Amino acid sequence: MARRAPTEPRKFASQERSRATVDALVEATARILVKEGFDKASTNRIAEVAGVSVGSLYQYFPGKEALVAAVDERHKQQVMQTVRGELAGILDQPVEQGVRKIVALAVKAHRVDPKLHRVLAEQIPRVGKLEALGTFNRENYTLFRTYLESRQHELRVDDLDLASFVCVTTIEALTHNAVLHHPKMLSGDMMEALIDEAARLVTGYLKR
Amino acid sequence: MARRAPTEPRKFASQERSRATVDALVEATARILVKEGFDKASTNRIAEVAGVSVGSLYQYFPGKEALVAAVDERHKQQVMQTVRGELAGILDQPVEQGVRKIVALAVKAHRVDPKLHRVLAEQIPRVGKLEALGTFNRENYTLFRTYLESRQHELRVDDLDLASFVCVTTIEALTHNAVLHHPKMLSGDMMEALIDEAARLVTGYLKR
Amino acid sequence: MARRAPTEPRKFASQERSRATVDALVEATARILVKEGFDKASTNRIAEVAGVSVGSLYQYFPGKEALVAAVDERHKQQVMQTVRGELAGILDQPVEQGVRKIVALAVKAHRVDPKLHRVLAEQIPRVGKLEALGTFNRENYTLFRTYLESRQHELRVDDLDLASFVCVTTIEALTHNAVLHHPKMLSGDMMEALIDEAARLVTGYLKR
Amino acid sequence: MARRAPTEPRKFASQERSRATVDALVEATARILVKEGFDKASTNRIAEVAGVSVGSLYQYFPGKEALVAAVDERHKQQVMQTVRGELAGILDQPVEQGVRKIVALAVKAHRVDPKLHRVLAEQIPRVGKLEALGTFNRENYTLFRTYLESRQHELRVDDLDLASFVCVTTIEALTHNAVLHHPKMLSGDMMEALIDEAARLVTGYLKR
DNA sequence: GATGAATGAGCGTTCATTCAT
DNA sequence: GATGAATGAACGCTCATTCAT
Repeated sequence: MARRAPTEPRKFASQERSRATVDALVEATARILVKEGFDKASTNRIAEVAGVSVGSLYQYFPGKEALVAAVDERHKQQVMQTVRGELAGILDQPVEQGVRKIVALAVKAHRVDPKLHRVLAEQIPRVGKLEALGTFNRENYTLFRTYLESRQHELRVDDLDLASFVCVTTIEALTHNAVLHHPKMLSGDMMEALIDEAARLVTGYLKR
Repeated sequence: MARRAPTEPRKFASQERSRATVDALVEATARILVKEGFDKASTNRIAEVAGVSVGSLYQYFPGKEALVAAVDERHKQQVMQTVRGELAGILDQPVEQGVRKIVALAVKAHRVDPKLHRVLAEQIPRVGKLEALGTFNRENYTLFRTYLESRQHELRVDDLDLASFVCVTTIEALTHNAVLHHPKMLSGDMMEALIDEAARLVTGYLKR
Repeated sequence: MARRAPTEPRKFASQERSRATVDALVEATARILVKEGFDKASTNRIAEVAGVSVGSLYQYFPGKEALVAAVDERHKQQVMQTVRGELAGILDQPVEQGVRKIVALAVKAHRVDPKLHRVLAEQIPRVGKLEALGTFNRENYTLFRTYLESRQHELRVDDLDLASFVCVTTIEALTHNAVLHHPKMLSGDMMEALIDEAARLVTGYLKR
Repeated sequence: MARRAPTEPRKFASQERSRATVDALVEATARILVKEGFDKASTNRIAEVAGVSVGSLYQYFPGKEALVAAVDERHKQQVMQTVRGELAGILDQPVEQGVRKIVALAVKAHRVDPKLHRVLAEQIPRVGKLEALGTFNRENYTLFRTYLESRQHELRVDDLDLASFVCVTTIEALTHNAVLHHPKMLSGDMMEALIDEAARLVTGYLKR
């Protein structure tokens, strides 16, 4: 039943076009979010900035919320790309060094697109489809738990779920707060100091 | 209901009335925020629930943001009332016991009006006059720093600003996260476990 | 508790203002309906023609449908005003004359605002709140049934409900059709002829 | 599925395909009209349900109105097929029996696809190209007039145009109203009663 | 002071129609 | 012919704010 066409050119062209439109919309949303804030991110504005008609916006996204969710998702992916790569080399390091690197990595993660991260964290109302958006980052939690498992012999804690919750929450809060609300902490020696403190905090808690 | 003796100045009655109106408006805003969410908290609706005309609302508040800020302020006052009172008895306790009580107090603080706390934390866009709303709680920070000063002989840390930042951020994040996103943690033994962990985390970091 | 004010001027003025706005909106809707059709009767357009803001429109009407329903209601009232007055003098007339006058009255009723009547009949989708709009006219039915009751001794029919249904439907259809789709029938002798025919049709059916 | 002998012209296949597409579109329109109403019958939706692209829709129909008109036309054809067949056997019957059968036939006609009939009657705005859609059914009128001509010797009426108008309008209105708004009338004895009444009404009017 | 009717910019969304592929 | 992505005018509606009374 399949019609043979030369390397399916029609569909491909079409797919490319669609993809470009979707990307432009997500990108436009992110830009408006960063430059003008959530309030200004109206569907018409987003479409305009994306160089696309509102109609097309609704062809690909059921509404404004879906666009913001897509931006959040894209941002998370970008961050996780950084994290996952570097984390590989940390997995077999002892807690002392490993935790420090994880903290440093968390700082790095918060610097991927700090302005966007901030808007996402502070301006998006957790309502409707966006309700679950900012909730506890499950992947971070899982990754960290995996690390703890491989280092269990070094640890004084037995409830790894609880320990992961404590550590991930702590590291996330410290780096988030430092990057977003105390940027001066992140320059020069201060950054090293903060990382040291956070690492010591967590290491002391974990190590036997 | 008899007319008051002319001794009682009109101005007072008027002041009382103003105060009542303001209170009714703040209370109405808080109720709507909790029951229906930020989206539904329109000025007209707030005035209606407060039993007051929109016009009067604008007599006492420059706009919607001011009302939400007032709700936030009132909530913070209520929390700090709890905190300040209990904190007095903690100030002269050694770190080991003191920190544990502070953590427990933080949990208690998050339970003053958790629904309102949640709406304030998750639905209010940090924009315009509300931008500073969710920022680092200065008073908590100051109080904690004072405690550290009085206990400095027990501590291994010298930079009390940095240590306060680390501790307050950590305690706040853990209790906030637990209350808002892991409510099961806050019931029965789990709560004790969490408090123990958090206290150990912080104590281990601080103590010599 | 009631504040005494000189003949309640505030409330009255306010009531008058509201009433004027409501009237202007209904009138504007009717005018647009007649001159441009249902499709053009958008809420913004209606408000504009009424010399009022859209906001005010929504202060008084929950939506477009309610406005059309109000126009329909107003039209029905105007028609029934004509009908009820003249019908009084017919009630005690024998079927022969009575029915003829009722038919003539039906023609008159269809001429109250034929253009509006037509739009209401032909362009308003019977959907949502407007679903019941054009349904069988209960008052006409009741009035006619009352007439039949008072003339029962002259009639060959016993089921007055059925007879009323038959007669009202017939008279309504004939006059409606004639006025709206065969206007030439309604000028000069033709009108008399039609009325004669309709009257004879119904009389023959009813009379013993 | 083997390729046809070249005898069969391509053009025919093409014509067949066109015809199938047109049918699918009209059928899809009818189905949506019945199941979801006129409001939901957007061109995109129609094309989707028909399994055809919007572009193809516009290849065969100049616009949405044309589709609805085609549905109406098809429905009318289906009804008239029923009517014409049965009417043949009535033509030479005396008024007494003939009219009764015509009324019964009108009821039957209204039951061909009552849901579609209803949507067509109540939801389609008589505007633009659809303006003439609900107008007086000329064919019914002609057919009935023909019948009257052949029975003229039995009749007391001379103006057969006028009489046809009166009768067709009456029968149409009664059956339409009964089917659409008083469905209980159309079940069991009630239906017979209604047909009797309508037949008597019209016969009494016509017969010498 | 208090009232609440009025405002109108601007929002999210739909859909008949077009046209490059 | 067929496709379906793209268009954009226009719709119904909301709500923070104003101001005549």
